[in-house]
Amino acid sequence: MNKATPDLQTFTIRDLAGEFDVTTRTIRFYEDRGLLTPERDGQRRIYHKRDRARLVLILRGKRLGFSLDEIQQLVTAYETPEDEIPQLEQYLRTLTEHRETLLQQKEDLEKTLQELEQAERDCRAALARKQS
Amino acid sequence: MNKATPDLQTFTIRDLAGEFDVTTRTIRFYEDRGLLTPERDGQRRIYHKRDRARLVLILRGKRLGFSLDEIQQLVTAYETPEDEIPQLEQYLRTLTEHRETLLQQKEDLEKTLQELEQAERDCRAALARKQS
DNA sequence: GTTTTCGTTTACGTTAACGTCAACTTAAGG
DNA sequence: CCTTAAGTTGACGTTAACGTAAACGAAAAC
Repeated sequence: MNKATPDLQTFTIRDLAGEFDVTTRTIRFYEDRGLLTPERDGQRRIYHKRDRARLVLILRGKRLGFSLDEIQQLVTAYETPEDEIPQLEQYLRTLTEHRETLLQQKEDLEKTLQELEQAERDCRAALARKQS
Repeated sequence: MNKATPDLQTFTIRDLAGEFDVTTRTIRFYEDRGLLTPERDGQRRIYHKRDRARLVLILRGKRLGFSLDEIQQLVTAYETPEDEIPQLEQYLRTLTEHRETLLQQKEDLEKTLQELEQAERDCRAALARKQS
């Protein structure tokens, strides 16, 4: 016999934790903060592909140094396409603001990368001299 | 009469705090953590251009989401060109590691920017429709 | 000269983002 | 059926990065 539900594409909390190398505590914490809202089977959490996709976005935001609050703003706005003009305008402002942060960050990133690469070259040169 | 010391290019803690929009507490905290080591005139701190330059690096690191410990590693290594082979090799490893983090970050950044811009377009389109 | 103002140290408070532990329920394996 | 493993909900602990407040010295302004 087959399983009762075919489970087209669902994940347990441990699946996601394993795949993305975070703890289950972390995933539950994100849920407390309203960043994830998995389905429930009784008490157990069931994650679908869209939950997984959200987690990807959250972790990407973290790697970029955003706080969970900021990630919250972006991710939820992403998925709830408000239909009223004032909300749309507010959303647009949020987006633009974040874009500017990211552009600043890109500048920082490129400067730092250049300096890092220069330092690497210097370091290799020093090593080469030393090892005569 | 001139000032006793011509003060070729020095700053008070408030100068720097003002220029970079951080609190004096923050600057002192960075000193506690060993990130800054300003000269002293009695008790007062005197910052020179190289201290300012370090602060610039620190703040850039922060905008990139690095912890003060990580910034510490990079910034100090930058300025203390160790001369022994093992240290040079260790330094090189640190540099390479950071470079990889930054490259990952650049990828994240570009993906996010693209998605943001797409969302902005969608949003503007929705607004245009609404305002018929 | 004295009253602000600026800077200092010391110390405790705070927030975000989890870690860790206990006590429990449910599911699964033997 | 019993044990073990996995998942759950609290609850308290922890660390980083400062904020905030008290108590003081020095110097600048009036």
